[in-house]
Amino acid sequence: MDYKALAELLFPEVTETPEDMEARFPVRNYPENAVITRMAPSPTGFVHLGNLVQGLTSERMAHQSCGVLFLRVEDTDAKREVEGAVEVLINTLKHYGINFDEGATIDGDSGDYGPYRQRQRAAIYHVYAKKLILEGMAYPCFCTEEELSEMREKQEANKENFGYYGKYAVWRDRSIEDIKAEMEKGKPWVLRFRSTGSIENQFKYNDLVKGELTITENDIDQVLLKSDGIPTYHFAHAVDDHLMRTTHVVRGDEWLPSLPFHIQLFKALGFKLPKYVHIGPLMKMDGNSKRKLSKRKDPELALTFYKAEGFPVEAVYEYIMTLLNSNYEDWRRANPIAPSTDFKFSPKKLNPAGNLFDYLKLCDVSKNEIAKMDAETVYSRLVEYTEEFDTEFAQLLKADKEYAVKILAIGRGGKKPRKDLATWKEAKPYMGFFYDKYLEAPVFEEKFEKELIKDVLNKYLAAFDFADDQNTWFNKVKAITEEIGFTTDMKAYKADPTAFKGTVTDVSTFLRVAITGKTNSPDLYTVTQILGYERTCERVKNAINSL
RNA sequence: GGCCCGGUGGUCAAGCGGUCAAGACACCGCCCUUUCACGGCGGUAUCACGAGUUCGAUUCUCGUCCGGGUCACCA
Repeated sequence: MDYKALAELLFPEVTETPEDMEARFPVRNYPENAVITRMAPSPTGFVHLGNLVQGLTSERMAHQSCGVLFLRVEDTDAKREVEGAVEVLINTLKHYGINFDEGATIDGDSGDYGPYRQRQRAAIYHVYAKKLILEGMAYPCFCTEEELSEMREKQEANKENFGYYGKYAVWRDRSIEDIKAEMEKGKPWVLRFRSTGSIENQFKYNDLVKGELTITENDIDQVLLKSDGIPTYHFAHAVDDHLMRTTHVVRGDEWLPSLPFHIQLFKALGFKLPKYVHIGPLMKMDGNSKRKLSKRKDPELALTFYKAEGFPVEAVYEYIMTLLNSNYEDWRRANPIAPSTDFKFSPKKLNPAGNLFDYLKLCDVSKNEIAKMDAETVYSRLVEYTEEFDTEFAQLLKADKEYAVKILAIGRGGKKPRKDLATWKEAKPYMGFFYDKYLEAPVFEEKFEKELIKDVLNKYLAAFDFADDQNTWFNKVKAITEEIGFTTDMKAYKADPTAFKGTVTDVSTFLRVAITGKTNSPDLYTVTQILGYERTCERVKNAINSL
């Protein structure tokens, strides 16, 4: 076979050589241990937790080694591309604190190793395609989809391995005349790799997460270029990550089965193999068994879910870090206010089997994150959230900022801050009663006489003095308690509950229900101070009238 | 079906030849407490199974079972 003639037949327009590419994209001038890595998502419009896990891992590895993180858009599949997806992607990643040093941006590319959108790199891939043909390592294949699926059926029936290999690789050694003839008929073709591997051969490879892997050589003639001249993932990965001088590839472990091919390809192209970091899948409990988080079944896979629920980005970040490096949690406890970038991240700590996503744990992490914020911060974050998801509440919050901040300041700061909120969505049920619009009608326990409750509320109204401090206020509550024959001695009550009609807890609950419409709330005295004299009295009066 | 990866409490997990097998979330109990939230103390619960190597295996080897991934002109 005259490979030179074949190369010219297939790629007459390609005049550049791999050497030209090497010159155009020189080796980066970085120290040995600097990690040059990338995020390489496809613009499907759906950004999920897996993207974030991968992104965070890449980001930490790059930046903690003073290396480079760049964004490359893998848009080789035109069919799956969604309008505006690149913008969504970039904005979402930025929102979660993943900052790129170079690569695709909202308005074009930035950096010396672009273009960073694969479809714009077609000419570059063709240079290497031509090289492989010239060296007899690639050839055109004119098989149709039907022929390929027939092949597959036959293999299934014969219980053979699937794929285009050996005797099934029908275009592997066809004459240049046959190829010319098909081309003249205008038949579409793909470029295939001529594999010299054998499944009889195995070798060892070291993955940064999985450790030592046993690799079986690839014997399949994989597609390098699709019939539209755009590369498959595999070919683009090899060419791009070589030319962009990537040192580490972080990706999901669903790629592990194609690793043998990638190793083979890099070798064929004369490229140095990057180090691989294969991350296990995110799982969830489904009944009694684990399964991979699925785009179709699990809304919590989408990053938009966390935004809509109102999880602060810090919380999602912290939670993912604890999933990736479980010692992050201990570190965080020891360094509560240190920037997360101070943590020494290690890919070796990733669980090779993948993690189970634990929603409750996320909530716990999130409560701690929100508890760390000051009232002003909580206020502005809450406004930001409600402006998007609950405009009515947002209006109320904005109408009187001082009031809202006062509410949000309850129990905040100090050694033992309250942890009421895991998400911004929970803010309304928590503090809604401070707004007349969301105040619920009081419902009192049925075991107490209405007249008794009325009596308590009237007594409170008579005794209530806005100028009282907390102690005085509570002493008045206690006085009322004793007046109606209830006890303030909780120890005695505990020892023998039957000896008493009721306790100061019950009296407090009457007041609480009257004032907040709920049986639980932050400290009642504080609530009345924030509500003010008029509104407190009004609420108590209304409660009396409702009885 | 072939190939690959994995398996420590309900979950996240440390440990990787000798440990009373850390810690966190969840759960339960007690304390604190006007409710709630917080905080403090305590508790239930784990090395998938079977062989082998070894004085000794959660740690090493093999097999079984189970879970996951993958076999596209998708990434």
